[in-house]
Amino acid sequence: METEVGVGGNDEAKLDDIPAVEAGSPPSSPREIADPVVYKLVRVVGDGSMVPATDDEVMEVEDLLEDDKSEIHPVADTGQNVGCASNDEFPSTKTQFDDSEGQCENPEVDTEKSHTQLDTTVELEKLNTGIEETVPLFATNSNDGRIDQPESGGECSNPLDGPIENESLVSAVCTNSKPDFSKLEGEICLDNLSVRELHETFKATFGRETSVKDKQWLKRRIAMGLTNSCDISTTTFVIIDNKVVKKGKEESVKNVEGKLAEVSVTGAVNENCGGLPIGCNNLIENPEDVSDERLRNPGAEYDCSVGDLQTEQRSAKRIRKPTKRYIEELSEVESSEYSGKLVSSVKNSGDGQSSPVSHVRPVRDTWSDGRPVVTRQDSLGGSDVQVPYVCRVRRSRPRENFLALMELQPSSMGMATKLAKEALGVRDNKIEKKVFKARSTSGWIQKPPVTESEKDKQYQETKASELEKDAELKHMDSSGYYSDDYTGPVPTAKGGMRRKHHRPWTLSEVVKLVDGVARYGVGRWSEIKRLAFASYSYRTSVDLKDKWRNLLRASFANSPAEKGMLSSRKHVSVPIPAPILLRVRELAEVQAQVPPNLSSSKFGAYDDRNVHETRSVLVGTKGGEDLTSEPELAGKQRGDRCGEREVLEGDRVGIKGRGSRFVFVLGSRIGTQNHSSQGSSGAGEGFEVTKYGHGRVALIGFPSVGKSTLLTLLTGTHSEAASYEFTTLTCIPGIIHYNDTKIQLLDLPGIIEGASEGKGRGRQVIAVSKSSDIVLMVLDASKSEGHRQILTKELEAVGLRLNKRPPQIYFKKKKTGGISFNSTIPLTHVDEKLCYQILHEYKIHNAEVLFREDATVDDLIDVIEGNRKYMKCIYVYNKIDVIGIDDVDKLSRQPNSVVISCNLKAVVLLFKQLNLDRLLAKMWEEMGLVRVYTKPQGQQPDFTDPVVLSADRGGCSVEDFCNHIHRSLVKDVKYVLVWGISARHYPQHCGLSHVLQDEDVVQIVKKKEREDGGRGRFKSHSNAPARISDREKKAPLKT
DNA sequence: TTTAGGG
DNA sequence: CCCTAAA
Repeated sequence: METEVGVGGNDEAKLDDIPAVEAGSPPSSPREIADPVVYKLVRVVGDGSMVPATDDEVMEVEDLLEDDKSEIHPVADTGQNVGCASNDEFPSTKTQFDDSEGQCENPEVDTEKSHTQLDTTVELEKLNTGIEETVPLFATNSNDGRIDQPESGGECSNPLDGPIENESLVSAVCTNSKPDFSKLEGEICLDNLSVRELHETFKATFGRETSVKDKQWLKRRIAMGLTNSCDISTTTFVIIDNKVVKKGKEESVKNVEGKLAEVSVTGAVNENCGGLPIGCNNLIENPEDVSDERLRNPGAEYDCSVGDLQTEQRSAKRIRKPTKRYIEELSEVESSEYSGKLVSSVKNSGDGQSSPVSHVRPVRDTWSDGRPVVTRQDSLGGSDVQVPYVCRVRRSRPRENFLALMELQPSSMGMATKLAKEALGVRDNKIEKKVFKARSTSGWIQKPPVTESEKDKQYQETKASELEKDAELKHMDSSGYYSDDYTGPVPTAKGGMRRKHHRPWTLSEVVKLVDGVARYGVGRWSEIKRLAFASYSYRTSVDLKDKWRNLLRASFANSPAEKGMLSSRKHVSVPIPAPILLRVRELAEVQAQVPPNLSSSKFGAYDDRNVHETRSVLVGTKGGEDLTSEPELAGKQRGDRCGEREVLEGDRVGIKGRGSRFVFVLGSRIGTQNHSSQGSSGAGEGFEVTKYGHGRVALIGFPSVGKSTLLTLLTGTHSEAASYEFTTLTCIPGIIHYNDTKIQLLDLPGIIEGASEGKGRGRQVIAVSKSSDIVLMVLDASKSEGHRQILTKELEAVGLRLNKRPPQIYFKKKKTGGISFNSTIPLTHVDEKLCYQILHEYKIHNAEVLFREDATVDDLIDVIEGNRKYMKCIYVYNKIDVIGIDDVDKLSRQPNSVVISCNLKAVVLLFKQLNLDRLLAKMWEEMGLVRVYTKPQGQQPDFTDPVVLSADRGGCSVEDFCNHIHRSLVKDVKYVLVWGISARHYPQHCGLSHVLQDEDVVQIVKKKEREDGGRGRFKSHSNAPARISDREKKAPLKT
């Protein structure tokens, strides 16, 4: 025992490094088994320091703890077991175990106890943190079953150790108390409490309010809390003279604790005499009590199988996840007690044959573990029965073990068998060996099969109502767990039986969900669950799906409401912030998702053919518009998209940028082509962002490669989306001020493979890209080159040609004359025959084709289709900070490539380090903008506001320049004076056809004002050079 | 096993 | 939330 203390001390020392979490411990009587120690949940921050956990976190942790109970427990058990068997393998665990033993042996020694308790507390804290940290790990393990856990348990340094140790300690504590508890039997009666009382109790137990009205839930929570309090005293409970007393607390608390005591007692009973349980059963009259007991007992049972002390320790410990068996058993018990009728569980009873195990039942009840027990009214067999629902977090797990056990029939020693099964269930995948061992240890006897699965099944429904409580009690045990195995057969009844405990979605969860959807796509729930909800063990992929569905509904419900369309939708219990709903909606649009109900019901009145959803105000007329436009567009669309796609259209709202709004045309999900894009854009122009500035640059790339970050860095634009870190769903424009020009940078949604077929918002994205001057393809440097190729492919699929020049092929359709095929150079890729075939496919029978270069078939097709857009593209490799310098160098040497890093937040201010300046320079270079400064007569040139021309858009001639200023100007121009690169001498008299170059200064001389022109020339002659020099001094970069 | 839908 | 059919 001394040693134990020492161990505890060590642990404490460890903990000391970390800010203490303990708040303090309420006074306890000397004999108290578990000193109430108030602990606080903390979160371990990166640096190892701890910060108080938020409420949400607490909830989360609690959940985790629950899971721990179920999941970790087994581990701990294993560890202990192993330790017992093979000893030294798990030092820490073993030590703990010893401790517990010691305590058990010397319960009377107060001093030692206190030490132990203290240690326990400390460890508990540790445990909590550990749990948090190891959540992902656990989740992973849980998926696979518990096979891995033993291993983890073996590692001393492993975070799991903490939990294990804690458990052990707790167990030890509980063990000590065990003797005392035995006396408390029968005092528990949480059930009798009213909801209000339960609330109070809850508050007292957890220190916070709860809005849950469900009695069962409350009871369960409280019971659990108390159970934990035993271990992790959350509350101020004190065990005095064998009784658990909550200071100043109501009876209920006592009762609850009493239950706990009972539980432990039960465990003890089990250990001592398998047959005795009956007495226990009698004692436990309240179903809930039973359930509570169950919660604890699982562990106890398991322990029993392994070792007596361990068993009892366990019992106090924490709740385990219920296995199906437990659940059913539990349900049986409760149902029987409540209504005297059994629902699904009854099936078991069906086998009268199994009878031998009448005693077992109490045990089972006890075992039912801490799973949420909620009852609901079920009407089975025409009779209303309250059926307890139990959270079935891992109901499917136990199976194998079960089967193994199944073979062994419950005997008079039903308890033992049961225990064994439980153990199996708990351990799940653990080695059967252990189980058997345990069984042998406890002296369990295998008995011939009492129940036949099939029989049971049949029985279930029919007999459920018939069976009496007593019968249940008798048979329950044996049949009870069998029923689990037979889940299939008992579908309905079962379905009713289990229910996940109510866990309201928190905002953060919703955000995570939406984020996950944005990232991984709708429908990939398992992926989302795995990647984004790893820490939320209680949310299944189905849950995510359901929630998403609800979100969808909510989001679509609200908008219309705004419009005043359809008014009332149910009030959402937890209002979801508008931005999130907006996100949801956008995502839905992107994914072409339509809440089913909406399409049919909500908008049904609207029209049969189309469902329209609009966020914008325009909609009013929409109905009509759609009608008209539909036919034409439908044809168009049909080709590109299949069925259920919607087309977004912009109703250009804002003049500047981001005001894009969408008109969402939803197709009814199957069948008729119901999509139309409204007049605006043909197939695909989706994001209506007003052109602004002198050039337009589109950022494209896969999701989450840093496009938005880049936009932010370059433009200082912050999208509201940033607050949620959602993937960009719409086009977010930003303006770069560079070299006196404004360049519009468009942050587009990430496009994915298949974008060209309309996946995601691929089409819209690509359409916008087409309207840009150049494309910045943002790539993740740490990813394979494949991304670039995929993107390129996607763009090519829609007629975008990056960094290519149009093929030198002359192609002209003619009315007559057949096809003339000529080439100026030998062709290696195409021959005349092939050319004919191709043309034939396009139904072109009269044309002239002249190859000026050795073009490929693709080039020819490009020319024939004639709708190709040739764009410049800069490949921006982001996140270069995560790859080696060699790779960076390699990337940067590729043509049209720039490497940057948006992740180096520290260097945000240092543009150069991020290489953004190079990126901008490259952009500038590629865009080929021509700045032309104007110079009023007799004045200095205006170097602040250039006229920006672009060779790609409108050309760079003087005429274009004039048109930029004003259309009517061109007529009045007599000539212009030009200073700058394009001028051979200063100033140079130029006509309208003169091609200007960057940074030219132009003075326009109008026809009417010749004299002025002369003067101007004179003056400018003198002044211009100086100006030019000035201008050259200007800082090229403005951001 | 996972997902989509219905209840 | 639960359950089942379908993939």
